[in-house]
Amino acid sequence: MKHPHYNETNRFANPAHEALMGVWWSGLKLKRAARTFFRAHAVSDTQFNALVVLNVAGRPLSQREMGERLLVDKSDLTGLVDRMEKAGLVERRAVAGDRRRHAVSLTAAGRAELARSEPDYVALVNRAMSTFTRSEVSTLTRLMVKLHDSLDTLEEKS
Amino acid sequence: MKHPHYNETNRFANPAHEALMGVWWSGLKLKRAARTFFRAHAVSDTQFNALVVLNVAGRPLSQREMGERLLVDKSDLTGLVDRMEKAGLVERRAVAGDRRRHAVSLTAAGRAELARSEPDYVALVNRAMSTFTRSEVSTLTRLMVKLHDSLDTLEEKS
DNA sequence: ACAAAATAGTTGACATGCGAACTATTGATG
DNA sequence: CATCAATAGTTCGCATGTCAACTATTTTGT
Repeated sequence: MKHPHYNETNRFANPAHEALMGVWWSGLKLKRAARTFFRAHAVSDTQFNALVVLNVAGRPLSQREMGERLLVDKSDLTGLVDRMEKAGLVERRAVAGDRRRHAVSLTAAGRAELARSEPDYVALVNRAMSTFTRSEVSTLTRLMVKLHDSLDTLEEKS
Repeated sequence: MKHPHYNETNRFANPAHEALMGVWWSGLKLKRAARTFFRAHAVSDTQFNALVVLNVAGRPLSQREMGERLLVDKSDLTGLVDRMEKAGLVERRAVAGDRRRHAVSLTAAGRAELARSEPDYVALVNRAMSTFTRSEVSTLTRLMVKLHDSLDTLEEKS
C-alpha cells in the first residue's frame, strides 16, 4: 500500500512534535514490515519476539516475565502462550514451590522455527538499515535510549 | 507497569539491529503513553489522530484517504468511522459524482473535542522531548525521515 | 460501446492490546 | 499464626489492526 510521507500531510510548528511523530510513524511502519515479513513464516512477529525472548533468557520464564520483556500486558500472555503451545512452539510446566506460576519454555520445534526465521530476519534488518552510516546507527541508538528513559520518567510521574 | 530496558535483556551483536529495536520499542512506548494520556479524554489516541488528520486536510476525506494518512487498512476505517460517527465527532456524506465514496468530515463536536485535547497533547509531547537539545531534535527528525524512506523502498521491492 | 481491471467500502475471521474483575496462591505484618 | 496485601494467571468486554472475499461502482483499453 502507498502512503504519503508523514510530513507531507502535516505541517509541524513544533520541532519536538515533528521528531516524535517521526518515531511514531517509524514504529507503525516497522510493525507493518515485520508483519509482512512473517506472513511467509510459521510465526507472527509477536510470536517470533516471544521465541527470541525465551531464547535470550536461556531459561524458562513465567508469563509475567515474558510480558515485561515483550512490553505487553499479562492478560495477553494467556492467549499468546495458548496459541504457541497449540502450535507446538513452547510448553507450560508447573513451577516447584509456587503453584501460581507457569514456566514457559521453548520446545525443540520452537528452537527449530527460530533457527529457520532468524537469518532471514537479520538480513531484513540489515537491508532496512543499509542506508545508515555507522555513525548514524550509533547516534540513533543513543537517541532511542534517551527517549526510552524520558518516556519511563513520564510514566512514573503520571 | 515496570519494564526492563530493552538493552538489558538483549545483547546485540549487530549495531543495526540494536538501533532498529530501539525504534521498535520507542514506538510501543509512545503508543502506550498516548493510550494512557487519552484515557482521560473523550477520544482514544487513534480517534484523536483521525480528528487531526481531518482537521489538517481542511476538507472532507474519503475513508481511503484517511487510511493512507493514518497508516491503517481501509477495512479498519469502517469501524473507526462508525464509532466516531456514533460519538458525534464526524459525519459521512455522499460524494457527488462517485457513489462508491463517502466523504468524512468533522462535526462541530469533533472540532470542539480537538480544541479541548490538543493543548494537553502538545504539552505532553514537549514533556516527552524536554531532555533533547535542539540539535538532537533535528538529528532525530532527519534520521526518522531517512528510515521512512528506507522502509518505503523495502516495501516496494517486496 | 463493452469487457476487463481498478477502486471504495463492507463484512467476517482472526490476532493483538488494554483495563477491570475474578480466583488461587504466596508473602508480609502485627 | 491470623489477617491483609501482593502476585500470577485467567476471563471478559471492547477497540484496534490485518487479510481475504465480496458488492457496487467507476475507469480503462480496445
